[in-house]
Amino acid sequence: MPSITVENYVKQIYLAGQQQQPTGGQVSMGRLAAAVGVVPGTVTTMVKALVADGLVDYEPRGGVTLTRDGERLALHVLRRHRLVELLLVRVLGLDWSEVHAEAEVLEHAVSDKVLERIDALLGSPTVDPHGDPIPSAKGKVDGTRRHSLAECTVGRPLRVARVTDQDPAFLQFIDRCGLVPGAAVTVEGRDASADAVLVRPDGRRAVTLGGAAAEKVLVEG
Amino acid sequence: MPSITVENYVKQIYLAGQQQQPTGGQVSMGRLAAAVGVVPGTVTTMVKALVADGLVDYEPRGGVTLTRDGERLALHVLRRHRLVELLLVRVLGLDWSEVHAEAEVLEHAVSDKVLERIDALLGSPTVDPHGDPIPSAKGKVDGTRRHSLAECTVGRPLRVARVTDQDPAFLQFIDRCGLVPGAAVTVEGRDASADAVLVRPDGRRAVTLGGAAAEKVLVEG
DNA sequence: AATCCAACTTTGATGATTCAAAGTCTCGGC
DNA sequence: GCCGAGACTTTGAATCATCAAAGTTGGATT
Repeated sequence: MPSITVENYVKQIYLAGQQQQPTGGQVSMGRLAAAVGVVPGTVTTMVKALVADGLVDYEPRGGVTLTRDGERLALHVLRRHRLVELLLVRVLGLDWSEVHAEAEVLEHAVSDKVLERIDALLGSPTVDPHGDPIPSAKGKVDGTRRHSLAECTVGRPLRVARVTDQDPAFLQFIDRCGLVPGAAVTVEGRDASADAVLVRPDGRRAVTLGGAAAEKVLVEG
Repeated sequence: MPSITVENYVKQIYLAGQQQQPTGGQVSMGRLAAAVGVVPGTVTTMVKALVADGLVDYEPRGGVTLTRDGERLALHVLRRHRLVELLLVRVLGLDWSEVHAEAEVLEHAVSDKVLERIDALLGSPTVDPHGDPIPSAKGKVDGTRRHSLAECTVGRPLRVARVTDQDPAFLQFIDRCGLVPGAAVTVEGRDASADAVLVRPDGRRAVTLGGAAAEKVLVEG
């Protein structure tokens, strides 16, 4: 069985590879070190172990990419993480802003049997409380690319699909604004010079978001 | 924070101390090694670390006893273990015979916040699916000593209170007999020479249990 | 082409946990 | 009082994951 450490490295490689589409999925050692929270030297060491386990391909001074096995493991960890988050919100009543940290630990402690019970109890959901897609048991993920509030059409009724930041303070702010996944919104205006976006959640006070915040709120519709 | 290893040692010291009332709660190194599943030498090493952490008192070639802090930690781990077991049975629908192994891992991954949500969801239960008492958040446990089927009164209507073995095969057997916690039973007879106890679960076929099995089923009433 | 810098790798060391095997103690029997 | 057996401790070594700090490298800058 992969250790908790290995699961975390593989998960972070996957997530980092998702964010930066530019490079061919190759994740730099520095980026990975930051994501995992260790010094770069540690990553060099660990990556060699991951190569030996057949989970990643590694090009010295280039970066790492997941092998098929590595990606399968990453998606399995992510499935556990996201189903656990949803369980914590829907069944145990935790706030969506706090479940990420809890799931970060629980994702390494949930067996396949328990995982599939959670999935069944929740009705095989496709997204977690943040709108992040839940990989299927077979390792398929919804790879839909969505526009953020920073780049979507102005004036058209949209729906918040996903919030791509796990910081509890940010999520609570999003909550207060009424920009949670599922909420109807319209972008009323955008000011490039001011790096600002004026957003109106349906039936709520309009909010001005800076570009960085707007980019974290993905919409559909 | 105590490591998973430390939590396990402390838990096992507590459990071993419960079983053998004889010694003044002092658990031998060999017993602890067997309980934790390591060689004796490892226990000697680890116990020294536990002493340094103020969790146990250790008398070389005598044994270990938990300090107040050690007992508090042990009860906290046990609370997590038992509440998780009950959650797995009542909410996720797992079989009581399989939840022990799952809880063995999850008990180290559940935060206090999640734990108290589980407790609330289940209505602050006092026993887990095996009838083992759940320590309170403040570290109090029901210390009631119960008689087993091997020693209780013959011919009197009783109720199964607890099954003190976590082996799935044994628990499934108990299940098939109808001797699960809560079930009404009567001991119809006992044959000391044959080391056998004849037990009749209410409205079921009578079963003959050997002494070792009978000792694992505790009753009340 | 010479140099510099940031990113990366290497090296040496540490802490936690474990085992195997060798050494030591203690208690019961003689 | 001596001796052996079993229980316990010690010793030496291994594994995993990590860090600090020193050494490389490759491409960008001049």
